[in-house]
Amino acid sequence: MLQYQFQVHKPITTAHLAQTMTLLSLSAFELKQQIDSELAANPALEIIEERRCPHCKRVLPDNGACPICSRPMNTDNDEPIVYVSPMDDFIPMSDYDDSDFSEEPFSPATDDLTSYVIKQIAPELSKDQQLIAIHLLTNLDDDGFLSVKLVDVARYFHVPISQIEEVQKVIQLADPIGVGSINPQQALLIQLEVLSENNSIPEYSIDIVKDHMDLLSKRQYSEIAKKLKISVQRVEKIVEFISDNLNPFPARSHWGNVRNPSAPDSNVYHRPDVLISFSNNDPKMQMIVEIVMPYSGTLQVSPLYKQTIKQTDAELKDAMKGDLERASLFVKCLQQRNHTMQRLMLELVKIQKPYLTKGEKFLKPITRASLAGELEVHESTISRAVSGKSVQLPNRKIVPMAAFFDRSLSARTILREIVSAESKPLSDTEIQKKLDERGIQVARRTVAKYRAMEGILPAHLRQAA
DNA sequence: CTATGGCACGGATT
DNA sequence: AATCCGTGCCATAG
Repeated sequence: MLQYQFQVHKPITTAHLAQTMTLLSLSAFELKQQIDSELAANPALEIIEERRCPHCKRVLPDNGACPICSRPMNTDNDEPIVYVSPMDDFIPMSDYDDSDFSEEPFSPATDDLTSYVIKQIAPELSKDQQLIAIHLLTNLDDDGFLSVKLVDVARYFHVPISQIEEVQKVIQLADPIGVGSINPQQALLIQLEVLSENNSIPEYSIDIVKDHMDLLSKRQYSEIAKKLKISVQRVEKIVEFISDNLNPFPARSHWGNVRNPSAPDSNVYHRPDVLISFSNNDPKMQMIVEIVMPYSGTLQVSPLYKQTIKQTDAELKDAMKGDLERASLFVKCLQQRNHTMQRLMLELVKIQKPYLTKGEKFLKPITRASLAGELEVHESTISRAVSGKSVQLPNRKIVPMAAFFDRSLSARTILREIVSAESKPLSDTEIQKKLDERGIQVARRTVAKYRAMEGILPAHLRQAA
């Protein structure tokens, strides 16, 4: 990984500049495709595998120490660690069951998710079923899983558990697919089922999820292969399919405009491009930022190829030299991309730390342009780096990176708070005044717009609940 | 007269 | 150059 952290020089050629820009605008998933095709087209490029940290599975740098596990533990240093983290594998299941951040002061998006799902399924359900659906959907956790037991719900409604399951099934089939499952495994199975209706899914993928989930999350592919009596390569292929197409945490990919389902995201599963967490999950501790790289190895120009070129005839030499040039350019550009991403994220998390620790109210309204000024890069650079990327927050929610630049999120959050605390319906002008008292200056007209965005009715149609 | 929503302009983003 | 978002201005509903 050392080469990702090289001091990167200013781009010299326009080709370098252009390709760096292209790479910068790619998400981790798109980057993987790009690297794949480059790798296939150019024999001078190769990936060398790296040793992995036995604790966290991260790739170890040349000097041997894992940058996360063996980082200096001094807490007085609150400079966040930014690390390029290769994640070609399944998102670790262990992510799920350690301490839960759902009690953190983040306002859960479940309200939005609840109504979003209900709108989709309400027509299919009877009145009684709707009640059950609402009950289930109001008991979702941040990952989109049920936080109540089906048996308890059945008892609560005095109906057989099969009826509850029937409703649950309808919910699971709604977008985001798999929502309302009881665990990642169930969510994956549902997604496989849905996927198999229109596409072919690899043989054994269902078996793996159904019977060997524990092995899957521990990445013990050879064990799985043994049990199913198929080759390890085959298992790896299937795992790749699963991690490319499925989402073990339905709600985490649920972002975007809830009130505008007309533009649903084509992809079921959004993998984050950046992971933000705190060491020991403690917000007071050091922040860890991981830039996700799609490969676990280091991309480099093949030394072997360099050797071979010397012993080759003059005619072929030119072509090979071309490859070599191209390869080294690509590697440089990739380094540059990662370097830029690191600088960007470091600055971003430093500025938005209150948001990451204390919730949406504390999101600072910054512009891409201002950040570009800080980093002394062109604003279009920031623009490219941000667009189309997603970030997993410490509370495990996945949001578009653009959310860090949302000018109105904190205002809208506070607005919601004001409205829910009102004793009598407040007019927009009054709300504007209240916002002003809390340090947010917006026009009255804007209050109206925020209100609409949050789905809050105008004052005269609002009854003090 | 007050509270809101529609439309258009200007700056920021893409 | 095209698009999105916050605002100001104005018309309309109560």
